[in-house]
Amino acid sequence: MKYWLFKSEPDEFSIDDLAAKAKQTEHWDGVRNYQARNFMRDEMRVKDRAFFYHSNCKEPGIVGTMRIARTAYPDHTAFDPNDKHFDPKSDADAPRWFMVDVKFEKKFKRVITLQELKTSSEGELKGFPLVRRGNRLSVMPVSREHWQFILSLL
DNA sequence: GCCAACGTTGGC
DNA sequence: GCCAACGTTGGC
Repeated sequence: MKYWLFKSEPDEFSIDDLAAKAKQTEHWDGVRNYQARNFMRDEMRVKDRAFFYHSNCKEPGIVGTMRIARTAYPDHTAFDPNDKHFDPKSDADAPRWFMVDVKFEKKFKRVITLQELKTSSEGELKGFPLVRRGNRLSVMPVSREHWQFILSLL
């Protein structure tokens, strides 16, 4: 089993939004970065675990956990000219972008802030992309050791 | 294939 | 709202 982290701007889609969905499950659309896509398309498996990270907000940080509920399939929002994430180079015959389904698991009682995580960037979390300066990956792998260390902060 | 220009991300 | 860092685009 693998571990992941997904970023989302809470103004767009928060962990509470996910928890409020039918079956507490939603597709993770809008990823338009090749590295992130490859993780989703090639490596994610049902039941893999993932952190939900709130970005671009007052208190950026990890707010809870999810499970992968469905392996990758084409991101239909790329086909829709009216969608914010429309990509004319992607169509149903040759989809360029993919998404997985995620299922809400747990919301933490407190946010594990980016600031807090950064204090371990040269220690327990060395090599974790999230705490690397200038990191822009919206979907990234988390090692088993990093996953467990982060949970131990709660 | 290089690299400057541009657009986007995301912390602050 | 600013701006540094990064990915993508396109001219050459």
